[in-house]
Amino acid sequence: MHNGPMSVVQSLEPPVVDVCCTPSGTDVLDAAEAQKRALVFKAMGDPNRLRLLSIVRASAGGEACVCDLTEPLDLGQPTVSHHLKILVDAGLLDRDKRGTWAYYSLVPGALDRAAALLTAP
Amino acid sequence: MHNGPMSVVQSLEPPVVDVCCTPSGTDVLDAAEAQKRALVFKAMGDPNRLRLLSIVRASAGGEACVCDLTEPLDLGQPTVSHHLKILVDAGLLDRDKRGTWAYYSLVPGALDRAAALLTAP
DNA sequence: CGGGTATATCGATGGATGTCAATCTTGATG
DNA sequence: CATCAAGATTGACATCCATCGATATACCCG
Repeated sequence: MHNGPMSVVQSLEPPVVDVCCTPSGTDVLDAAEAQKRALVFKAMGDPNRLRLLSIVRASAGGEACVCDLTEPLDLGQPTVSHHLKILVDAGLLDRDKRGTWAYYSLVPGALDRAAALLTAP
Repeated sequence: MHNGPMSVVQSLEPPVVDVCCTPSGTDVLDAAEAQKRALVFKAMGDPNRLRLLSIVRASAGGEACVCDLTEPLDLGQPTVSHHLKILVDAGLLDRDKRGTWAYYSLVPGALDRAAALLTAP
């Protein structure tokens, strides 16, 4: 076991106050919530997926079909479909299949909500 | 090859206007910038690392040492050190070694800058 | 109905990643 | 100096993940 820097043992330049380093459970992320949030950030933790989001956002009408996303990323169509699915599962993209084509668009406010997870606890 | 939904071939309910689905290179993330940003989000794409950030932020004095982070995460000390290194490399945490202990703190503004990457292109 | 096209899904594969046990490094203590 | 503690590093290992080729699924058109 260990007794941390708040202990008097081995006190060179210890915490100024006694309660220095105890997180004192204010609002620490519990494991479940952390898992949920990690899913969103993990979805954005891939360069190609970030570019997908960027292209969709920059597209006229706010939507783009897979055929328009495959070429600029220099990836195979199955790979692009795979990335899109991850972004949809993360709640960042919406999928709308019209006829043969599938149109992807940003979920309104999703990116802002993700950003809010960082600025506000 | 393919010719996309803007082509007249197979036009069932095609894009309303001709230039519908061309991203028309407004401000699409280039590969290099995407890679850089992905690094930050990948660092946040792990539940334990999100909890580390949360605990550090909630700690008195805005800093916490490894010994205070190992227990609440129920992870081995080497694993926690590993995660902390990733967060430092991503520019999210600062490391300050004082004596035997290493104190980690949020890099001021880092989370806000990361959030800004999402709201503003 | 048969051919063609856009997308999704499946299976495989190489590389990245999270975790631990063991060890190394460094600083404090007696 | 010898010892001990905190933390970093290393090596190993299992798992996950990005990617591709092949195939399946809709859907449209003639």
